[in-house]
Amino acid sequence: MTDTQHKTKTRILKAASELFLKGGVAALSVRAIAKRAGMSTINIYSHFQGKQGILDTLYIEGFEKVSAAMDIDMTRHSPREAIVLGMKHYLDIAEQYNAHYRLIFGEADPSYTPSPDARQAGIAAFERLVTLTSSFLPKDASRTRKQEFALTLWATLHGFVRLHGNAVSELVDISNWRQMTLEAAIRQIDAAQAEG
Amino acid sequence: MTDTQHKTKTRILKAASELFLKGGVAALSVRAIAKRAGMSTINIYSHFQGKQGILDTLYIEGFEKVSAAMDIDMTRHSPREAIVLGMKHYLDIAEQYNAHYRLIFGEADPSYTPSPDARQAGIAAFERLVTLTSSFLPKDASRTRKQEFALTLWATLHGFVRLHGNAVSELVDISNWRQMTLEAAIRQIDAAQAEG
DNA sequence: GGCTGTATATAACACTGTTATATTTTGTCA
DNA sequence: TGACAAAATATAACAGTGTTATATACAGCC
Repeated sequence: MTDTQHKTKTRILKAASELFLKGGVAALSVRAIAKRAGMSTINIYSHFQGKQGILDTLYIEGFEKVSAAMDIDMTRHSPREAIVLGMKHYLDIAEQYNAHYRLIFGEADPSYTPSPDARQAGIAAFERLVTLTSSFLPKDASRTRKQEFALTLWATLHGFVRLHGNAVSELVDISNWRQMTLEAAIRQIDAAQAEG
Repeated sequence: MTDTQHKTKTRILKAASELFLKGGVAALSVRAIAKRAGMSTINIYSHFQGKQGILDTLYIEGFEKVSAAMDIDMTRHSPREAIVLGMKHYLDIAEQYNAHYRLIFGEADPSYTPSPDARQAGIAAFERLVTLTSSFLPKDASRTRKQEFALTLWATLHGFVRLHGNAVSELVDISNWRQMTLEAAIRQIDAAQAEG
């Protein structure tokens, strides 16, 4: 890729990100992106693979942020502390990058399907979570057990994050959603500990 | 509403439901609905409020199915058994009416926002869940406590349902997703019981 | 039978994603 | 340095979308 090609890609991605962070997927038309990037729509197709390529790039970005949330210094924290810290980072990401978060959980164009590369990013984020959480389990825990544990924590966190975006959260006088989320996840950790 | 008006509404809704159950929101264009109903698109606007009205109707249907899942005969089951049965029904609904389920959790047109009536249906479903689950708590449990408990169970179930639709579920060799989901929710019930 | 109101059909609008065609720019070679 | 080819980019057009303006058909009432 030449330097000018790289420059054009960067301009397009910058324009797409700005529109996306401000207005979510609804703000992401190829005409709006091209206009903001100061070029014509054909560039979205020659530098990315059209709308699909833009969404894939943002989807991967979303999962990269989720993966980064799991990067905890294990030398400075106990396994349990590391997991709790990772979960706090996850909730931070879900809030600060809500547009990305909604995209990775399917709240985008109904015709969008993540590409193999994009799906791989999701798998990598999950593997990262398995690594973080399995340090808490017994050394001889099976691969399946580790994956189930990681899944349980992720499901718990995501469930609360998503319901927070629902009408239900207005009805419920819960002023500390974040604490409730972490407590529910910690109950799963405690249950795993009690189990051996 | 006259009888012929009612007939036209029914034809439109039947056509929309058939397309929706088969192809989800992506299959729901006003032209496709009108064609399948054997009429022109203007009827979508005069009998419903256009695309918004169609999505609102299906959204409400989705939450009505979720509410129906919580209808458990409390005279034939202990509180705990009733909750577990309600959760099983919920997972059934999520699977059998996946298109409705995705719609109520935002996986639709990015420009769609549920109307006040539609949001009310979500609130009613949640109230139904609070009623079901609060029978398990101590009689003097606060309103907030009851809502938190109901939310915890719902978040746990939804988290697993949503992650099952992700690439992660292909990576993870989990042949019994449903059991894992129920066990995670039961841990939350057990923790509530242990707490008093 | 005529008139009014309602229901429905048709045509048109503006926006969308995408591509065919045209134009401009860049790089290479003699 | 000019010519040529390739690449990059711009423009125009296509088909589909949601929505509405206008036209037509139908129903009800006097």
